[in-house]
Amino acid sequence: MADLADLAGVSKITVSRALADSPLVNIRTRTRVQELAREHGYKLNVSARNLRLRRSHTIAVIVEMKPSSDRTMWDPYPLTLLGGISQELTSAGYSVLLTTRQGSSAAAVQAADGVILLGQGVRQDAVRLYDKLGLPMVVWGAKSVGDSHVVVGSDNRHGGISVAERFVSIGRRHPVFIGNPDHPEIAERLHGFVDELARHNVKPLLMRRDEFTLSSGVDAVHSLSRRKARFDSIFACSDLLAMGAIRALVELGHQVPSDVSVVGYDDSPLGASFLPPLSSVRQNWQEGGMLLARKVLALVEGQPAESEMLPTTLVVRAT
Amino acid sequence: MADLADLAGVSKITVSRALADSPLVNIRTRTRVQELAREHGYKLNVSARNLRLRRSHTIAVIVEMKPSSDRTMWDPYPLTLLGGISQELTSAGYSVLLTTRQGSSAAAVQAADGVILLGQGVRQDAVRLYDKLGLPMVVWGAKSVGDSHVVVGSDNRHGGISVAERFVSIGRRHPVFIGNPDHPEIAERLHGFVDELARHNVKPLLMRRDEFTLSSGVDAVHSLSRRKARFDSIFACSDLLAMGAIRALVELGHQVPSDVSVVGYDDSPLGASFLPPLSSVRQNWQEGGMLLARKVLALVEGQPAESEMLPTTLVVRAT
DNA sequence: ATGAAAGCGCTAACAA
DNA sequence: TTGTTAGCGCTTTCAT
Repeated sequence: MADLADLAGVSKITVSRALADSPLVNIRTRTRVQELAREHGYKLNVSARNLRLRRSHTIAVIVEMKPSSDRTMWDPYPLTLLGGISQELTSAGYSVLLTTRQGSSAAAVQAADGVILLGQGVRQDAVRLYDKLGLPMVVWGAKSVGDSHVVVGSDNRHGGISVAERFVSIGRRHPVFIGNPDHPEIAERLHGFVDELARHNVKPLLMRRDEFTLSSGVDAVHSLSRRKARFDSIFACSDLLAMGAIRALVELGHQVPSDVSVVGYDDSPLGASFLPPLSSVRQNWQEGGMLLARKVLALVEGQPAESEMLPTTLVVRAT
Repeated sequence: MADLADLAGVSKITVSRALADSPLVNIRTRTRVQELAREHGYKLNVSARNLRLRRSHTIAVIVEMKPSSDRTMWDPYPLTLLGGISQELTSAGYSVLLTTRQGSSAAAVQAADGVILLGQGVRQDAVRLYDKLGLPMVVWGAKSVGDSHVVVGSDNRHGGISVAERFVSIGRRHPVFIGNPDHPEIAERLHGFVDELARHNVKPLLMRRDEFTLSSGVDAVHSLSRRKARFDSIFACSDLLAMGAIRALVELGHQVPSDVSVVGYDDSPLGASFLPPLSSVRQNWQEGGMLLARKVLALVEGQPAESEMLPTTLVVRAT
């Protein structure tokens, strides 16, 4: 910058101001300096600026990457979240520092202006851990009572309700829920489902399955059949589970959807091109990511931010 | 740090050294300072350190995120790459700055010590663009002749060869290749496939399909059938394509694998739990990510680094 | 409209 | 083994 100042015959500070497009600087000097900078390939030293401004213009995104075969954030659809976050932060002039939970103790995370915590697992411990950083933080997941953090998530409860409504409206009386309610988000879906059904005096069967895989869905249905359970509809907590369930149903000679209706979750492209095309609850991950980003930025700038749930929609296809 | 120095009754530099665990500092002073730092919640100012050291300890990972429905890096499997990169960089004390191609002009990217370019598309333009940053750079993809960059990728050519070998060994004489050879990586697979088949006087049919989707696979087979092409084996460039092809084959009354053998690519969990379980070429993304990371770090430290191709394995299942 | 001085928090080089 | 000095490259405050 000093060199540039010499070249332009002005002082360092004028260069600084010119590059920041400050109206304090005469328009002609400004453009001249900017051109000079371009010509000479001048690169602003970000560290120096950050030191001076005491701001890193960086948001740390912490991904809970469990080693288990549980649904992790490296799964396909949640990653659209990252896309949304990245898009929004970038266009606001912030960068995304990506970390896993393991590496998050690194110095660079403390340097961030804010934190976005992405994790669907048992959340409270992670939240407490990062709270200690004392940075503005926004969490993706389900809002639990007495939790003072800003949480963004999709309206899982409403997702469950909408499936219950659908089942009731097509005359189903013996629904099954497949999933792992240890995840707060899944628990919400279950609660919505159960509560809405209860209003119609229907009580669903809970098939607890920890993994979100195809074979887990197959297994759940086999298990239902083995114990001769009576059921006419299945709400599975992921499209993969739902597809597994359908496969098992077909193997066992059931018709989908005439004998048994099946609804999945996530509305993945895969489910949509499944045979038969899967009915599923859609959540808008991209939008969720953008919202997360906007909320941290608000907090970073000292503005208030509220928790917010994104709407979910039941997409009815052939199952 | 100055405060800490006062507290400990030493100078700033001693604190600096103590926190860096320098053997120059007496072990007792060292531990005392470290404890004081912990107690008082001292946080190193990363920007200041970066400014002083002229190093950001950050590697920018640039993801080519095309708006098209082409295979993008936000697809499930390539993301395991990110996992590998992140793991390796983190444990080396580096952070990952995640950017998409759009946002990559941001100041923060220039501040990185090195760049990892992740993109499967038409690569040369992207490479040229980031070359201008003058930073150590490593590219994921296929090595093309006359390209002086460090490229890490999986041995796509060998992947193609191994499928050809398999087809020949089980007596197939009329193979089909489904995929988009505009991607350098796919082109490599095709070349390996064609060359190896040629050694056995077999010439495959190329079914060019731009999208890597299930329906694209369905469509390719329908098209083959419509034009009454003769074929007894299919090498599809992704598991999704392969699954679509199988679905279409079954619909058309063909038996898999007795009438037609099908091999996919990526060995995705989904393919493995497909019915019938899909044969597929496995590439080790995780390992690839780690390798990419190690190569940039080498370059950053001024050591030489060579391009490297990771081995691929044909996993034979039921198709 | 421009500039001079000061300092953000850290560490490398050179003393002591 | 510890400390002093200097300076990384930038921007804010206060002149001019």
